[in-house]
Amino acid sequence: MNRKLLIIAGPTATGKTSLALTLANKFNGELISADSRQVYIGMDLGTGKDLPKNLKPQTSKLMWRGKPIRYYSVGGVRIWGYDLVKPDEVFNAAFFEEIAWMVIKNTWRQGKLPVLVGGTGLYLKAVTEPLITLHIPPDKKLRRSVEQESVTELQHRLINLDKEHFNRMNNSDKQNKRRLVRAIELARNNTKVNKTLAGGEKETLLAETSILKIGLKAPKPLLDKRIGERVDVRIKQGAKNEVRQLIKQGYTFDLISMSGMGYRHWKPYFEGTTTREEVARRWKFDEHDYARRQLTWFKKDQAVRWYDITETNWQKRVVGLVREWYSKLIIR
RNA sequence: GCCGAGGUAGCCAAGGUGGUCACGGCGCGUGUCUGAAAAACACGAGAUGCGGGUUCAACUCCUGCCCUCGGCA
Repeated sequence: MNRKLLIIAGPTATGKTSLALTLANKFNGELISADSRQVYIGMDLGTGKDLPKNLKPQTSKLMWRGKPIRYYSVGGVRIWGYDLVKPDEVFNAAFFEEIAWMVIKNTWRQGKLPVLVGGTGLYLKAVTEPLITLHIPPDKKLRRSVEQESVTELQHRLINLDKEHFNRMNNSDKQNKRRLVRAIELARNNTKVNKTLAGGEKETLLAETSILKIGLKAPKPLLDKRIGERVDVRIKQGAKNEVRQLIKQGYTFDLISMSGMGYRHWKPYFEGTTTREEVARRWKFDEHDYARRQLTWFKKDQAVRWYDITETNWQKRVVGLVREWYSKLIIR
C-alpha cells in the first residue's frame, strides 16, 4: 500500500487554501477543508470560503446521513468540506472525521491525492490520530440538566464519578465548564466506546498512509495586518448582509454556528448598540487572538514542516518538498 | 483672559477619613485542548501629567506649572 495524505495547516490568513489549490493542480489532488465554520451552508463571507462569485456547489454520490455530500469545483479542483450542514444543525469533530475519511478514500479510489487543508486543529487531529473518546456522543439530557451549575458543583460531580479523570485535568480545564461537563459525560459512558469507522479501519488506514504536514506561518505583525485587510474585504463584500439574510431565514445568534467570528460580532450592531467600525474592530481583535491560539496548537505537532510566507521562494520550496514526498513510495 | 470639570498602564476606567505602590474591562503576551474547538477556559506583563510643600507616610491634602474638555468672553 502506498497511500498519501497531504496536510496544510497554519493560522488564518496565511494563504493555506491558495497553496492547497496550487498543489492540487500540480499533483492531481482534491481539497478537503478542515474548518469548523465553513461547514455551514450560507455562511460564506464570514467564514472566508475562498470561492469565485456565484459558483454553485455540486452534489456527489457520496452519501452522509442520507444526503449527498456537496463539493465545489474550482479550476477543475474539487473542494470538499464546505456546506455540509445547515446553520441550525449539529456538527462537530466526530462528524468531520466521518466525512473526511469518506472523501479521502474516495479520492484515493480515483488515484488522486487528498489535500486536507484547514485551521481547525482538532478536526485535523480527528482525522490523523486515533481519538477514542471522540466517539462517545454528547448527552443532551445531561448537558441540559447541568448547564446552570457552577464550576465547583460540576467539579464535585466529576470527582464523585471519576476522581482520576479530574486529577488528570490541568488547571485550565478544571475551571472550564464545558470541559467538565464533557468529562462527566465520558465518565457516565465509559463502556460505550464505539467507533465510527468499523473495526478500527481508521487505525489500519493510518498505518499504511504516508502523511506530509506543511505549516504556513508569518510574523505576527504582518499576520495581523493581513487579517485586518481580509476582514475589511469581507465586510466590503457584504458580510453584514449575509448575517441579515441568515437572521431573515430564522437563524438566531444563540446558534453554535452563529457564535463564530464575523457573525456574533454583528449582534450588537443589529441591536443598534454599536457601529460598523466597532464591529470591524472587535472582529479583527478576535481574529488576532484566534491566529495566536491556532499557532499554539500547531506548534506542538513536531511533524509539521513550517514555511514562513515572508521568505522568498517559499512556495517553490514547498512544491519541491511535496514533489519529493509524492514521488517516493513511503516516507517515514 | 475668566468660570467650571478633569488629568491613574496603548485605550476606557474604579478608588479612598492620606497608611499592604491601586478594582475592573479592552488591547497586548503566554498557554490548555480527544463529539461546541472561529468555541470554551487558564496564566501573565503593564499605570497614579511635571515640580514644590505638609506628613513618620501622599495617587489621595496644599501650591505652582503644563495639558484636555465644557461654558463665558
